[in-house]
Amino acid sequence: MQTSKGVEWAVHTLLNLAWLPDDEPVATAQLAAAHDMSPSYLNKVLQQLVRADILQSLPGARGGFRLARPLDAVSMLDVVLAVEGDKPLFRCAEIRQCGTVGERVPESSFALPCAVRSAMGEAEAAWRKTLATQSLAEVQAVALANAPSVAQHARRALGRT
Amino acid sequence: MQTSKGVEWAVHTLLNLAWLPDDEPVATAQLAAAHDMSPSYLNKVLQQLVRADILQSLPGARGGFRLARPLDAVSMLDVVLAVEGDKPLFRCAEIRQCGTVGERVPESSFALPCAVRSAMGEAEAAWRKTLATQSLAEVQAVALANAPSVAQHARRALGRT
DNA sequence: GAAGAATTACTCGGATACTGCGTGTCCGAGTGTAACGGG
DNA sequence: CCCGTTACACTCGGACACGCAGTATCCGAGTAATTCTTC
Repeated sequence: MQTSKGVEWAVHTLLNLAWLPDDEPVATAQLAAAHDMSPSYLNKVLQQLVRADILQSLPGARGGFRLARPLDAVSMLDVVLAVEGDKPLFRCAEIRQCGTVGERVPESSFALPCAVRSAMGEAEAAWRKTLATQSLAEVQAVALANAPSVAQHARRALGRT
Repeated sequence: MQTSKGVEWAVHTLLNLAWLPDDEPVATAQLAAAHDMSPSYLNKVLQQLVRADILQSLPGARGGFRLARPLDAVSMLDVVLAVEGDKPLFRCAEIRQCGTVGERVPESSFALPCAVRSAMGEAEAAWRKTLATQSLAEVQAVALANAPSVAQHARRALGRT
């Protein structure tokens, strides 16, 4: 059970866009070249960010993608959910109700939620809460503190000297 | 990104074994029939629990599986890691270092950990901590409180009236 | 009747296919740009 | 010189293949119980 590559690609691409001084759109090819990713597949990921109103797409010549809102208005959870979908980490198939054919199990036994599901859900809630608390702007600030030259490199990689 | 079916199967099977009054081993076929799961595939899952010292396997006639230790000594995290493996939720391919060919990026820029990875890791730590805190015995207690007849049903499903 | 050995039946364990999703690629629709011609 | 028109080049967007991990299955090695034979 692991996140898809798209999550990592999405976050880094959003950060790259944030380093730029202006709001000019950047084409997929440029964004992909910055980290040696597949342009076609990156495009698919970016489209999911557009549907989540995190990115904005500009068609036509000199088009591309740009941030739809500032990074302090985007949480890590937003990105993960946009790329991975909103499915829960733990999938409960309610197997506790299976295999009871002809057992005369009263309906009331399943009125309350599955204890396993509850326990897993609690952990997932903690995960989501931590992700929701951290905005991309904070991540950006940490990255800048760790390597002050990252902004310059991003601008160069995107052709904005 | 979701857990495999094996996690749900494993937890419910462990609970079923815990409802039994004695420590007699139970065959895979019986355990699988309790929740309409594939016996062959369940066997694979149970083997992973054996390697994690959660279950104990008894070969030969009248053999099967039984708990290797009481459920209060098994955390939810133990089960998840045993079935899913210890890989991190967020996979960081260090793409921040890619695409910098001929860019003369100093090594020091990558000395500190990736900010994205740190943020994701923090959320994952919260998830793991919550899972590690909850023992299977607690989950069992909740299940019993929700549906007091669950123990009886489990014993019947496993052929132990 | 008791002990021991051969047989049998049942179990786990790993090696072997199948399926669905993540991954990767391609081409068409649409749009902004730029060139071009006319007034 | 300015404006409208036309053609073009570039972009996103979705439809189309590929590969791998999760899923499912089967068969063989090994062991405990059972049965039969012998003392």
